[in-house]
Amino acid sequence: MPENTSLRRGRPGYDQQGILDVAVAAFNEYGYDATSMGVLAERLGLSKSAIYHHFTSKDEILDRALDSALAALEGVLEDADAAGGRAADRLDLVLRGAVHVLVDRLPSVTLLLRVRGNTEVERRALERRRAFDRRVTALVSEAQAEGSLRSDLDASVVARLTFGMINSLVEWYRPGGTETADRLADDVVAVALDGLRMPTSNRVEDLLG
Amino acid sequence: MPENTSLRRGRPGYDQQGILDVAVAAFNEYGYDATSMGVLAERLGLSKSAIYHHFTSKDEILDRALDSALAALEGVLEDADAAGGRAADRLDLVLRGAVHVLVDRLPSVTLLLRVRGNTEVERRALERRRAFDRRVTALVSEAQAEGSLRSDLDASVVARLTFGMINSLVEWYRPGGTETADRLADDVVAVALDGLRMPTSNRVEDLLG
DNA sequence: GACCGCTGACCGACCGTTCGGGTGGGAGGA
DNA sequence: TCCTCCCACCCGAACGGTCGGTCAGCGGTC
Repeated sequence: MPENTSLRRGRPGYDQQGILDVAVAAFNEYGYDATSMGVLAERLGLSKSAIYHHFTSKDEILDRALDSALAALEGVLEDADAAGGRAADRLDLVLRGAVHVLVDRLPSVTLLLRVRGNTEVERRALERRRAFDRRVTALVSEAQAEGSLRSDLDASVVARLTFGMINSLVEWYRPGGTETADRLADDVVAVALDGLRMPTSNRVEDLLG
Repeated sequence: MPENTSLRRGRPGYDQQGILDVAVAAFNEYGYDATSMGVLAERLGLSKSAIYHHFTSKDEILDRALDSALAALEGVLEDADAAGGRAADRLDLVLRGAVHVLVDRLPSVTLLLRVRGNTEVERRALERRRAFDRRVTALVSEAQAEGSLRSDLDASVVARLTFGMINSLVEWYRPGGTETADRLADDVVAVALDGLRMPTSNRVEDLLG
């Protein structure tokens, strides 16, 4: 598997990444199961069997795509942990980082979020997702304990609702629109932390009264 | 189609609803495309061909299931509109109502949220979903205009993020757990309207300073 | 000339769907 | 009460088509 393109010998053609990009786009459009190797080959402009020169199976294509999304998400957690500081600040980094990963790697993350766990490859991906969720939940707990977040809500419910909001971006966000990733991350954090209610509305008055 | 069971003639067996429940559960487990009529028949304890006595096609099963979910969601909007009052109060009704529909009709709503629009049936369902989203967005706009919701966020982004949060419930909520529908609706509304930040935290102080 | 990229024919399995025929039980007349 | 008829219900076999995957060999490029 040539890492450096200048070392590639023989007839030039697709490499794994090129096929991967087209495959992931097709998987997202039709769904993984409904995408046949036939239409995939058609989109690539080559024969079905040519794909098997680059990947051993349809499953392996999915595996690579899911790994790219999961690695990026796990990297966000690593970065936040490395940054240190208050749990609330680290959580802020995770939320904004997750939005950026989602925007930057929209196709593979979209694919990841639709995995249901029918094959071994899918089950492994789901387990990595659950591990990610557990770490986020722990971060929320920590932030509640330090007094940064309200404690009347269960930490795992908070983590799930917040990431449910973030993950739902794949349903409608499309690159090239008016929304940039930074602006989107601001909006998500604004809703999650401060809510939608008018700041001068009854709730703040309640607190003062 | 016998409405009254006492009127049913002939050999007793499955009716459409019984098959529908099993089918929707299987669709959610494996995905619609990956669920073959064969395994569906196996789960029902029937032959494949017996299913075609109750439905004309696999597509029709999907159509019925999606309609049940969409009708329930549209009913929530109707009820809120009928209730009248401030837009913010009607929005509150819609959010809580949507959570209840999601919990009460978890299987069919789950199915609806995974539709991608590959067949004509799926495209029709998607269009009804978009119409629903447009009405929610309009409600958010109205609530912003009356001063109940902060206006620094785009109404359609607010509507999408909020329903992204609600819809994500299908990913983890399971009946019979510690969370009741009412409690869940309270949590969702709490996060969406008031946010996660500690009420006594810096933001309120910022407002006062 | 070595090797990489690719082709086209082909495989067995399984897909959704059809069809002709069997079967069992509620309803109505005797 | 019993018999009989009808029909909702269901089966097994088979259809054409498509699925993921294999293999032997051809051709371009370093």
